[in-house]
Amino acid sequence: MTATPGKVIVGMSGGVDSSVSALLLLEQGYQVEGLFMKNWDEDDGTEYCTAKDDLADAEAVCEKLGIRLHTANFAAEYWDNVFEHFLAEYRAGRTPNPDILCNREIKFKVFLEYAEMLGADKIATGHYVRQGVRGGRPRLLKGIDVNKDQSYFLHAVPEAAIARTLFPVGELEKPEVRAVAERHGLATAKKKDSTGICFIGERRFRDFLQQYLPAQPGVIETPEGDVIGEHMGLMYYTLGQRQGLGIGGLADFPEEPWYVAAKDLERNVLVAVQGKHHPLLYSDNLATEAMDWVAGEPPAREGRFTAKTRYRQADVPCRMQTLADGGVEVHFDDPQRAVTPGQSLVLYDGDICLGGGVIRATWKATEPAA
RNA sequence: UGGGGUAUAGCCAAGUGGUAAGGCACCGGUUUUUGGUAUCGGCAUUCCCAGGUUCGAAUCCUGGUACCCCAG
Repeated sequence: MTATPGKVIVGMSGGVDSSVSALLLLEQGYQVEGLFMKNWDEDDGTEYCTAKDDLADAEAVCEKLGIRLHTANFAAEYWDNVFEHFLAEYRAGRTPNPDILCNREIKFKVFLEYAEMLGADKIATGHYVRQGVRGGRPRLLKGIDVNKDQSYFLHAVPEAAIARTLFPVGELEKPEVRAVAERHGLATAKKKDSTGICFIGERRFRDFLQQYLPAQPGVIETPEGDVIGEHMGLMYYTLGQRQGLGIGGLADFPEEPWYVAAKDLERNVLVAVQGKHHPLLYSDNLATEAMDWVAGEPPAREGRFTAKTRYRQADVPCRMQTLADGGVEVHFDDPQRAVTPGQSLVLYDGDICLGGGVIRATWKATEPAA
């Protein structure tokens, strides 16, 4: 299998970002082809198939650009390597981030392999990240548009895969991307950004989960043990969550909204507290499972870095220390709200995304480690 | 069934003669390639029911009904 030099396969989602990526690569002289992936076959009927529209948009863009569009279905791989794990995490009472796995297992693995088969030596995506050289080696860098930076989602992708990927829009701000699309008359220029789990789309989340994880009703309590409501199953809620608790006004409590502070799996009790800034919603320490380091190994030094505990959160300063089991322990300078087991901690050194890991436990400095 | 009290939206709750506050919940939009957060908007032509007084009634009067408390 000899890769044709300069041939790149762009993952076309039917959105504006991948559309413009293809366009920019063409302008840069690459031999560009597109690939539209359909990785979710479950049709629950509730939501008409947006994948159909997305494919039509991808086709329209490719036609406009005069490039070939391949299609592929990796639904089996997605189910086995992403969705099963997603469900297992929920069963364990945690809140997973499926898109992080999806990137590692599907877009930067299965898709990359498929692109090789099509004779390409590189792939490209519409992610807002950059691939640049720092300290003599290729690095995953934040996108120029700090508001759209998606390195959080790509931290688990190995360096070798990053090095073989082009991220054209990572060098641009989102408004520029739309302007380019409009200037070239691409059908996706004004298309709304897609949301929801990648390849699955926007859902009424609890209803969606309920199709795979049966309800397990129990009570909602205050930290003092007062019963203030009922929940449908601990897996349907996440820390810091407000919506969906159904707790109305209570005679002996203030008028503030309630937020999920903890899950007591032993007793099947959801613990809620009142007020957005209740102390029980905050923690300043965490430990992760084994880390995915972009470079394949931990950074040369320990100590001060910045980190995110969720997508689109401003980086916060922290102190990091590696653990024997491959995880890390992180202490934040300031307490963080609703740091949630199952979500990922991602570490940064300036604009370099170092890697991250799934949050295993959180605690407060004043409390003993779990 | 003796005495006292309370009935306002799904919930908590203002309003005691001048045309139904507010909060929570819920629903919808925005933000967002996870979940969540945030933000904006919607949400009682009617105040337990039936009569009456009044230009005007959630507010006053009469009679019901329901619930709560004390007494038993």
